[in-house]
Amino acid sequence: MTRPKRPTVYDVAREAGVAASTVSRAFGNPRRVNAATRTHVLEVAERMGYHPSPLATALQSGRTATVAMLVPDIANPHFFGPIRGAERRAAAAGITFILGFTEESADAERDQIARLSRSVDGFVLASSRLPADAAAELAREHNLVLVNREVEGMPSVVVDNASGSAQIVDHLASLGHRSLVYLSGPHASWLAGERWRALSTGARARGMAASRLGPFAPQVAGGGAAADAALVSGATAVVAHNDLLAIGILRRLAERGVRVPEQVSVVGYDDIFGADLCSPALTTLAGPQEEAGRAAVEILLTAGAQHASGDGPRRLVLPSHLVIRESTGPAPA
Amino acid sequence: MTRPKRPTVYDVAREAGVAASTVSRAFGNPRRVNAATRTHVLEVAERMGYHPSPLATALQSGRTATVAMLVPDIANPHFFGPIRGAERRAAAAGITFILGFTEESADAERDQIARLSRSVDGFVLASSRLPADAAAELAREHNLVLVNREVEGMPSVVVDNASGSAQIVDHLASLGHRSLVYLSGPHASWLAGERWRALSTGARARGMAASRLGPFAPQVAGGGAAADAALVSGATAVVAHNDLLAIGILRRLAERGVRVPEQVSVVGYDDIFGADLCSPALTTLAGPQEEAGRAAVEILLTAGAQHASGDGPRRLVLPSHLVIRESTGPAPA
DNA sequence: GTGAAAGCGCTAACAG
DNA sequence: CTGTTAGCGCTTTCAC
Repeated sequence: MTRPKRPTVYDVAREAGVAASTVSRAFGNPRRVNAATRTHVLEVAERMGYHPSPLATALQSGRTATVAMLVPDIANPHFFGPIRGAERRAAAAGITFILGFTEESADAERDQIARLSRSVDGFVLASSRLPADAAAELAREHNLVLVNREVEGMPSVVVDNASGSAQIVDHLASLGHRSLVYLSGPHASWLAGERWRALSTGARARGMAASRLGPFAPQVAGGGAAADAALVSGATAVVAHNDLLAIGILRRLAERGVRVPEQVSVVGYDDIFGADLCSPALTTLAGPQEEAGRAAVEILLTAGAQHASGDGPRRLVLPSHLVIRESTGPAPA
Repeated sequence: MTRPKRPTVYDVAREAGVAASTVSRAFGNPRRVNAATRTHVLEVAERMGYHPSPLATALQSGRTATVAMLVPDIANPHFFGPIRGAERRAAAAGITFILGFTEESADAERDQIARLSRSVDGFVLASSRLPADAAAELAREHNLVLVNREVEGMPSVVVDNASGSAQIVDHLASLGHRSLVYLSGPHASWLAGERWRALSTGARARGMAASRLGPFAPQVAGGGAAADAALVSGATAVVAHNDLLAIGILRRLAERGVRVPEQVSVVGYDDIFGADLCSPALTTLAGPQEEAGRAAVEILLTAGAQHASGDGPRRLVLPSHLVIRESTGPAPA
């Protein structure tokens, strides 16, 4: 591997018979250069194989043309959508995309932000585990956009959990269920709180009993304990914090000889890859997760304009819809 | 969001009563500074909240402390392992991790490499779609390490497909199958070639008939056409290019009322998330994918030492093993 | 519209 | 072991 010496603005300037600053403008400020000059400079640059150094540009201008996305755990297929959407949007804008995993830890999140802050223009925080005050604090010094998390004063894009949870309750009620139990995710999870709130509100409105158990690890492995606890509760419908947990519950139920949906109905959140593979196929709340990642980067890229407009931070709520498969059915008589 | 002015080497130098270069050394070349001086400088820096600018360091030194990983498609859970392993290894070394998706296109791969080459110290190419000569060509100017791909003269780490494919043939033979069909992945896929070679060699050694069909899209959606083609072939065992395709095949077979494994046995590759969820659960070749990603970054980070040692590029082959689930059974009588 | 000059924050010789 | 001196490649005033 040998790195050939690359041409600089000066090389191009000399060759094109202009000043280095003109070359710079030709690339970065097209309108501040005579069109003809610009074309000529670009031709020469092309011929010489010149490409601006992102590093030097960033050092001088302060703009890095890079965004970072921080995700709790890549092993959860749920994050595919947001990651992919964010990467695509960044790539489309010629923006470099940095990905970091935080292992479900708020500290790791903080560390990564600190470490990367000089190298990026902003961060997309997916399902951030940061406490609201810590997030708001960080938002003062960094450009942050939240995905599937909301914090007062910060821009965010979420898939609608309130309406989604209401859809779940409606579905269950229409099947004759009189009680449900929510098997909750981590305490630090904002989503868990949101979901429970909407679920219990909706249940009350329909005269259903609702209880919350947990926290459980939001992974397939967490399903054992969750299923056992759910059975004890006596509820005929269980709503799991996410599909991973729901799949784990399905397994445990099968092991214990409990039939789904005849004896118990099971619902998940996210509609991850695999939700329609398991048996019975999982009823779950789906949403435009890829779009959420895309929109987050979009907001990041237009952050300057937003601030200027004085509208306050943007908050996007994307519509969700319940996908009904085989894991939900009429309440047992 | 406001970026407070950050202290520079000069600020720290003044405060600590040393030269800027000493501050620089205290951080970058610990051994070239008196231990006491270093401690003092570090203390002052700490107190002032100084952190070196990665950009400036990179611009001056040429070392970016960043690696990029390029992956064909994030929608394929197979890549979770390598991505996660690579990210973790990078994070452990304090290296920034850039992730890019290439949408299964060799051109996109080339473009990304060109675009990022100034910003990173090297690339990990997962299941690269580049033709061997193009890859070798690029390797002359860039620091590249391949994952699940081998090219003469380039460092690589692969999960053992030869032995793995032999394990598959053995398993099938032991169940009494006399014929198998390989449902191949994309023509540009090196793995597809490797797998077919090993499969056909193994089959010949055992007196089994083996044929290859395809290419098929290595996704669940590709399973329809693949299953139909397999059925026509008359083989009692089908080996799919990867688990995604295998899962698609399982579905199509179920739709057509073909019982697995009673009438046909199905085997996949990769043991992705979901392989044990589907029904019947999939028999598939598993390997330490996360370790592969980890090792690739490891090689990248020690590339300098490797070159110096004159051993030639490192080639790691990680052991694979067949996970037998429910999709394979005795050949029909 | 274009050029000259002054750095962005850091490291790498080269002296001492 | 430490200080001095030049830049890395680019953008950005400020003149013209």
